[in-house]
Amino acid sequence: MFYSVLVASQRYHGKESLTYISDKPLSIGQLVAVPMQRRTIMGIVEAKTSKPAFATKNVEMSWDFFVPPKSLELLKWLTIYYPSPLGLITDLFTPHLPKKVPEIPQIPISKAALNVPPLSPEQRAAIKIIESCGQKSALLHGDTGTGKTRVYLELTQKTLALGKSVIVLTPEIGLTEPLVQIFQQQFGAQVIATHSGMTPAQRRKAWLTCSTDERGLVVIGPRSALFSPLKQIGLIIMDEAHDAAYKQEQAPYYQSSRVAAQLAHLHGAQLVLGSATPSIADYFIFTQKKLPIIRMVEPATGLKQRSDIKIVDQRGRDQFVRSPWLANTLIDAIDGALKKGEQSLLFLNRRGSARLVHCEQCGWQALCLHCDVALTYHADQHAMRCHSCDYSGHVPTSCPDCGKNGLIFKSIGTKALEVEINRLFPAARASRFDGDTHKSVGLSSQHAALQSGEIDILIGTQSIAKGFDLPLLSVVGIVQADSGLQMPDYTASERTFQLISQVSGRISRGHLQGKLFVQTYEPESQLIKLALQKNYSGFYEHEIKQRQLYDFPPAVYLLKITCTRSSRKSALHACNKFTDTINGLGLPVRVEGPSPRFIEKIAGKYAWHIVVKSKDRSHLLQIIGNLPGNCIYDLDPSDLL
DNA sequence: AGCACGCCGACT
DNA sequence: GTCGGCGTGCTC
Repeated sequence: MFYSVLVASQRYHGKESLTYISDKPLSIGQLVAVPMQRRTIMGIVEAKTSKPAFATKNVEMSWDFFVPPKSLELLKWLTIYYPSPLGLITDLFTPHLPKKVPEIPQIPISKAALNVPPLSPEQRAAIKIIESCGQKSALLHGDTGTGKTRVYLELTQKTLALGKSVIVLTPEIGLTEPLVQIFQQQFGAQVIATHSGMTPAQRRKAWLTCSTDERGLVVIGPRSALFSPLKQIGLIIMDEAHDAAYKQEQAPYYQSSRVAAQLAHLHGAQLVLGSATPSIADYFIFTQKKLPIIRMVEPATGLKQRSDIKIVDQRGRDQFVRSPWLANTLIDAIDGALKKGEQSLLFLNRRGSARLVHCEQCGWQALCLHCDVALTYHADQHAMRCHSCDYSGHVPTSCPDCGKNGLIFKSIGTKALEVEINRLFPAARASRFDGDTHKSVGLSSQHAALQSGEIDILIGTQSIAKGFDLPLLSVVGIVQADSGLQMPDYTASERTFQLISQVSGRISRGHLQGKLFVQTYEPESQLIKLALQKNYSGFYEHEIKQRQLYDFPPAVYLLKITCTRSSRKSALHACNKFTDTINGLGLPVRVEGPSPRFIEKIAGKYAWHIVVKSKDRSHLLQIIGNLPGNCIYDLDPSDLL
């Protein structure tokens, strides 16, 4: 008997499923092991077929485990919506190849321990709206501390009662564990985690638990949790739905919210996006489609923390006598916290450590005339350049705004800041906490040290802005609040707004009366003010106009095509060839670039890209269909860096 | 992806 | 001449 099999392999870049022969009858969705290019890989039976013209290899093994029909439908949808090599898409849906036949895990029947706080009126109202809109998606726009998690628990409870499963998405692994614990307290062993930090055996066990379950489960994890083999899903929750980590940055480049929406649609399930600062694109879609946007502003605990916010003007250099990076008042506050045994947190935008052109005296920054995006500094040519449209210009000798000679080309990084802290506070226990340390070192050990107060001063990027509670926290400093704004990308404002909102939320959720210091070269910046006032709609109204004016999403769809070659010349040449191909199709699209990638040279290779803009996403799909197989493209990219 | 094959420019 | 970058096609 012949079967077409979807092969799960990073190595298989074909577009079609492959045909194998089997002496045992197989069913659609069944997991099999098949040989390909002298390896054994995992596959999913797609269909029974007739004998092909070419020679076929044997199915080596089959298991009585199945990818459910709805997941197969999602797989098919992905191949069309986010065209990518079939092997990579299939790989999302399959467990790793086991060495021996795995046992079916038994889930103990567990009773729910209902020791949650009562619902606040606002939470109750939110649940009522979400329930009343049936299968429509809902956007839960709730400020930090308003108890969105409590709403998730309630909705989960009701879904489980119907015998259906729930998927709870978190942006990253580090945020998965705390949420798993909260849900396990409530729903016991019905709650399972799945993420790439688990061992292959653990992940396989989670997969099998999902695929054999009949009663309904709660699966919690990052974006990959969407591909759990659950037969019947009633609810999908996306926590911190605005987070950039929901975009997969390797092939297949998918946006989790789109996949989640499609999965919910296939199951007739409901999708709930939760965020204090919804993404511009999500907010736009919900407004357009008239879907419910539920606002929550009341602190769930009833305690209103007054936070003390100080904006420090970084242009006033007399404020920076003791350190070029930390204001005198901030240093005093950290010192005060140290003496009381309280913690301080210094927040730095990693993405801001770029080479950009700005004036230390007045805060002026070089922006592209066409894209309104920050220009980057190229030392080799002493030129400033736009990474979006490749405009390039001479660096002025003095600031065009204030006329002084204060132009600088970079900002501080976390390492340098740690050195600075050790110099200023030699007796304090300082610790750096950024994306990298966080992944390699076990998060929990650092976590424990933080919460027990073994660390006095915490220095970090994005990752410390979200999640866990710090009971001893009393001082928060944003070292350069506008640094994210300087990123040469159209999402710079949005990400900065989210970050400042998050960091300031950090202090207001604290247990101590906290002080927040916001250092910036642009103390007048409307965006920083809006973020500190939690004025989301003010920000949204402004930003959506900008996007429409400069032709960025959600006003248009984007396709980013990257060419990586061993010389700048050949990378540019390849880009130009693609531009010609695209223009030759005669579609109503705009091709921008070629321009160098933000980090142009990586591992000795030069990367350039072109960006295609269109009002119609199908035009971009058509372009992808006409591109040669060997180029890298990202449809709906989350940035243009 | 990796590996085959074939093409074309740039060096001893 | 031929060496190597790179485009193209293939994987059952």
